[in-house]
Amino acid sequence: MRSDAERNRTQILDAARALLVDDGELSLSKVARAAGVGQGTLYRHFADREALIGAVYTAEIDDLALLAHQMASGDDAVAGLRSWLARLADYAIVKRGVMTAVSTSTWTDVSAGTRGRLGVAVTELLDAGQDAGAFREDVDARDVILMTWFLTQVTRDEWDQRVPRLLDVLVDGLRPGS
Amino acid sequence: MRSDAERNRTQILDAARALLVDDGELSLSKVARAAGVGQGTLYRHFADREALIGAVYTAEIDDLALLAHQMASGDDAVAGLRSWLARLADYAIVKRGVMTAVSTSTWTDVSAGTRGRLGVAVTELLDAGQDAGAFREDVDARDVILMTWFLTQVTRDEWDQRVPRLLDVLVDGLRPGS
DNA sequence: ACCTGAACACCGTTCAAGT
DNA sequence: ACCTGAACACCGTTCAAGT
Repeated sequence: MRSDAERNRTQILDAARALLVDDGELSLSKVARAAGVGQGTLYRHFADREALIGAVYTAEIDDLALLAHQMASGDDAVAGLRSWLARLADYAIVKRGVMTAVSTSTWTDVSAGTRGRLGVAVTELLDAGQDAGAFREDVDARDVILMTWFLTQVTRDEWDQRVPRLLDVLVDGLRPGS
Repeated sequence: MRSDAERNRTQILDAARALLVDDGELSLSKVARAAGVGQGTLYRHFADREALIGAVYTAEIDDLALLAHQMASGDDAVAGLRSWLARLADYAIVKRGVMTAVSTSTWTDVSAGTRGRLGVAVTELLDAGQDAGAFREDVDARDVILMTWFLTQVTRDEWDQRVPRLLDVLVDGLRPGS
């Protein structure tokens, strides 16, 4: 990688991160402009918007994967999943767009059923709970992530009042039988 | 309402409906073009995209509100909500964009807590269940709708395999105590 | 009253030409 | 090998001018 390419890449990522934080939207033109880079350069580094968002949130994805992995070896899978979801929610409120990255890193190719880094870690966490009889046997990692998609619709002012309750509803729903 | 205005309105709605069904997206320019109408005319009839989507799905919203009302007077609130959610899901897979209309018709103004037609009906259904001790006391209509947002992320090929299970997870999660 | 369509300020994406 | 920026085909929104 040439040094100018390296520099451009990080400038693009910084610009994208900044725009995501305070705009919530991600105009690729704006990113290129803010990064001081030609339009084509952006496309050379990132195939599409999803790839860019994914790259912006690598650190967060790694955090979440590590945490899921740790929770999988704890003795209370339900509490583990609940904590993990709380962390996910923390990211979701601050880092807008992170759900896209989380989603693709869980199930990279839906039709093929291909799991990404995060998918493997969440599966681990879920499996641990299922072995202990704490979760229904028929749910998978993508189910869990799908059910967290409501986070993208919750507004800031109702967040504290709603999100903890809804995460409880979700975790309760994942429990077996009844 | 002048007769040409009336005709334009229905042509816009027809065009929008058609585009939503087979594109899934709703370009306002395309709508105007397909309706054979000037750009300004579209804006005269519908303030913004949300208003247009809402108008397209009035019939569906009415159906859902009526059904919720009927279910509210049934004797099994849990089964009632489950059926209602199944109907919602049916709309969500065919009529893309309907979740937007459902959402705004449930909670028209989040910060003010203003409920729309559908909000009233779903509240009724929820209240009936809460009185019977079938649902947690602390959830409201917006909670339920928020939790159904995952429907917008499910692809067609995984739909049958995933959605029924996820609706069960949701309904289970809404039950009290545990 | 209502409609039209040009005008404005934006997009995403591509690709020849440059270094 | 990588970058630039013009070019293309689109957007959403507004508003003078028309009927």
